[in-house]
Amino acid sequence: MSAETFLALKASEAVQALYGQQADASQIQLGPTNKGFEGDCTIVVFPLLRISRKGPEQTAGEIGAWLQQNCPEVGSFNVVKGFLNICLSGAFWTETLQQISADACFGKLPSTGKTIMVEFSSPNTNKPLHLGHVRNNLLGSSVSDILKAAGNNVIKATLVNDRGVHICKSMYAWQKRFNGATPQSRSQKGDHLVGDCYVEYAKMEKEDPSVLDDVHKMLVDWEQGNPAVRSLWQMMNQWVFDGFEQTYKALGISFDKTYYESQTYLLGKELVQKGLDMGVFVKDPDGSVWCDLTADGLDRKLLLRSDGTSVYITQDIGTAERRFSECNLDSHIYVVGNEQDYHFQVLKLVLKKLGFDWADRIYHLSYGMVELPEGKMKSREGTVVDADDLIEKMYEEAKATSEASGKLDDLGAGEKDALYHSIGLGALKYFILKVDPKKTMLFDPKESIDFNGNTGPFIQYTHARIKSILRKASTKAAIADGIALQAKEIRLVQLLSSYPSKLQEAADKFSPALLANYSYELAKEFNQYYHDTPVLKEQDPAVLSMRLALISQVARILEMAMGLLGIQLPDRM
RNA sequence: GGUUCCGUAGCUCAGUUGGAUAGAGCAACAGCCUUCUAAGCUGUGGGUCGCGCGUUCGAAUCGCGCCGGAAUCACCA
Repeated sequence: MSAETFLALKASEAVQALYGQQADASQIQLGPTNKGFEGDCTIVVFPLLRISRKGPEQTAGEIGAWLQQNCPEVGSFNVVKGFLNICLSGAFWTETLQQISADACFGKLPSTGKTIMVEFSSPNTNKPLHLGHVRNNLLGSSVSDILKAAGNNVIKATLVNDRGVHICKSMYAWQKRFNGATPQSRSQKGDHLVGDCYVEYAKMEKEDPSVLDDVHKMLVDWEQGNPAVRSLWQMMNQWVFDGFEQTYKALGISFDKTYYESQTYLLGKELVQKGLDMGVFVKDPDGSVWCDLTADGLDRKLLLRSDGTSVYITQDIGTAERRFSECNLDSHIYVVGNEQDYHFQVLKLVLKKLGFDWADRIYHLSYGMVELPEGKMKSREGTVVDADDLIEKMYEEAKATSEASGKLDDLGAGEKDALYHSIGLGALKYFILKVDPKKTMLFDPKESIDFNGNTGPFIQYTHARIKSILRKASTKAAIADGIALQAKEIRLVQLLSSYPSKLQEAADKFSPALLANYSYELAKEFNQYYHDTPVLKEQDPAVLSMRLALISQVARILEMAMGLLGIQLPDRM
């Protein structure tokens, strides 16, 4: 149990005993004590004044005295205005560390029994992945892992946008201008080749806008199953899939289920018909079907075109229904950029109008765009940061830094390679995930690649330092009863004990950033401790054992928290 | 124009359901490696928390109004 939880309970008892009235949880405000004040935890007593009917100092003093008298865990206390600062006893912290150490499941929350689908990535197959997709992938993957650690059954899903006019554009350009080029013939990743086709098409259309008519004809041919168009489509899509596969592998991303839009784009039509029958949708004279959302403060939304074909949202209605019924979902999270906020608002309302009780259990994890110093990334203007290039660049940077340090010269080539990869990727993943998902973030290619300060490699390095000590130690880690902890050690234990509640919060808010910042705080705290407390030099064997146990727990929690961000912590670097 | 989101140090970002003196990193400057890994540690400077009003014991946090920025409002996806 964390110190906060423990004291909240005890404070509640104190209020009951002293003032004869129950204080509910919201009235017990607890937090770590601010810098400059003595104490491990602080209880803010202002909300309790209504119950005590006394001044803040007096109330705080009374509660403090009661706690000290009735709880052996409370060592001492002091009162500053309405703030009751409490120092817990040494034994409390020793026991807390013992419990964490002994609990093999520490950091994993009990099962909720719920099944959650997380859809993310969902790329178009006409161009390679860029930095924006990287944020999406990392968020989706990390949120999935966090929800899993928080006791949920998680299904990672992606919906590949493999059909439509965009891929036809790439196909058209390939036919006209690429002379049968293949990824093999050009020694190029397939997604990059298809991306080049797409760029080439943009030029063609600029030269002669009438090519768009040919592209539309191609799309119609595709829909009608024209064998030549279909086989070209299949070939080029496969190139892209192979390319994506490599990028996903490099990023450490995988999916439990892959849906293809070419197989789902007809879904949802029956549901639209059902809505018409129910009278919640309307059909216009030209045959198009609409949902009127003006009463909800939105516009009218088209659900079926006048020619009876479906639009983007039609299939989302269909796939959502299918997923909830087939996978027995408790909730469904869509990791999609905030440019689609409106779309998901509409989707939810439409599903509600259709009477689905699970409509309230779909959640749009709306994340902000990644911008460059010159503004938004635009494929047409060539201002995108390519995912593969970026991963490569991070690797090179990690290699250069590692080689300059010369600490790893005894490692084999394969080991070094894997290490550079995990450091480079650690830097990239941390850089992206440490930012609150919903905020727009800036990526400056010149300055964002940094391995010092609040970065992934900083935390990886901290972990490597701990492992190095543990390798050299000849004593066994153990925590003797009654052994005293220093102030900095107490602070570390306090941070460790708060990990489960951090994880819970990250799961509730779908925010890997909370775990990133937690990890940084813990690593920073450890580095300060490391700097002025030599572990291996300790003469007292009991203290030495305790310190080894403490730092191995720090390493363990860092590894867990960073693992949920998809970041590996090497033993050496 | 309507709706939604955002505005914290020169830059990138934290800041708990409202709490004490608003914090980190980068960049700048000054220190610390015969001592467990210097990808580290310590120190200095840097702020009208966009502006104003309100709510209250107390506001970066909540409400209203402005200013500035972004997204969106397609028979595109």
